[in-house]
Amino acid sequence: MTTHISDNSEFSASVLRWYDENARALPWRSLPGEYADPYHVWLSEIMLQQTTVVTVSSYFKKFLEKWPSVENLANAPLDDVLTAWAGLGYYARARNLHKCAATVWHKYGGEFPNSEKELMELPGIGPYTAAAIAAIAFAEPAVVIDGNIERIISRVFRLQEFLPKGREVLRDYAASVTPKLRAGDYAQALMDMGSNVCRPKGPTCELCPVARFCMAHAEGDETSFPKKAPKKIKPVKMATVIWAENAKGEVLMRRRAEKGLLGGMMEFPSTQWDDISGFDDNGPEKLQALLIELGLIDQPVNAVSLVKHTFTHFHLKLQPHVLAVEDNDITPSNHFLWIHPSKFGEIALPTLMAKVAKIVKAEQGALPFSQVRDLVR
DNA sequence: AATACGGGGTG
DNA sequence: CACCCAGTATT
Repeated sequence: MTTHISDNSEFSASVLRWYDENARALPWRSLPGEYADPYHVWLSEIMLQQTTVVTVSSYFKKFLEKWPSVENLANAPLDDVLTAWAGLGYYARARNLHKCAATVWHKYGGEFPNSEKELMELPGIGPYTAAAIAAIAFAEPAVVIDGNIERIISRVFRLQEFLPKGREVLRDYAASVTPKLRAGDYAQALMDMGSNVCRPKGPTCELCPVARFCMAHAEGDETSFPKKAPKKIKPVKMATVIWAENAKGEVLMRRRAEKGLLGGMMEFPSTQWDDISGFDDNGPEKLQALLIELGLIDQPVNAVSLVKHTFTHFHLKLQPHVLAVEDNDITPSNHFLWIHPSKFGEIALPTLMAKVAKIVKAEQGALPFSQVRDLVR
């Protein structure tokens, strides 16, 4: 590939010099020029998928403390992994993490494979993560492309193609400037540059080691790149959710289906999440149907404030109703459980449900209710 | 090729 | 409130 950069090694050399002086110390990162533990690299890369460094740090430390090796993680109960993952989002990652650990332990004797090809075959590892692990943990000259690198390369070459359609062209450009040596440091350097220098809005080009190679900078239209297809509008959904508390102060919860949204996580029972785009109503009769289904009829019910939450592809409004349960026929199982709020830190409680708990705590303080998980704020 | 899949930070 | 983030799996 011929580009406007006459000597491609000058580009990567500038990036690596910048990294040697500016590399951030991160819990999973080795010193520049050294290679980190593949288990640490893998764990951090899975957590970092679509997730910021700030958010990941504490989770990474917690996981490593709880499961110091891939063997420990492979032999942990899935529910423990989901519990530890609670709040991080994209829970399929946690399920695949567990599956991947088991594969590495049973098929590879606890040692991660070092080739992109073999890494790609593992659950939860796609093109980006395979390249990142190969480069960062195994010194392979892989072409690593994440959102940051996509943005930098788009700007440096003033890529006219819209993404993700133009990703093949982008890959060629990225490959043309990726070094054979220190590919791991190079990738991490670009990612640091992406978050600190070549930012989506307000890039600080005066701090950029490759500004002199950057065509968009020359034109002064950095923020016009990368060009992306417009997003679709998110529909609005609504449902009623119940906080049913018994005499012991325990609350009725159920486990969601293994697959799909919030798969395998715990929730407060709710009616269907109906699309209310275009109108603004939530059939009150559905609450009665839910209470009948659970055998909780004729109990006093109090509504608290509406909980709003936005997922990747829709907005959700949840209307909690609080009820005191004197007596019931619900048998605890893996599906239905009575859980005291003081135990919420020990279950797989997604943030949406933590928000529900927080509202109830704030507005129904008279109920015996100790504390909600830290992440609720 | 398009869609499903969380949650938090930012302007 | 829209956009972005160390993307992957499924359809």
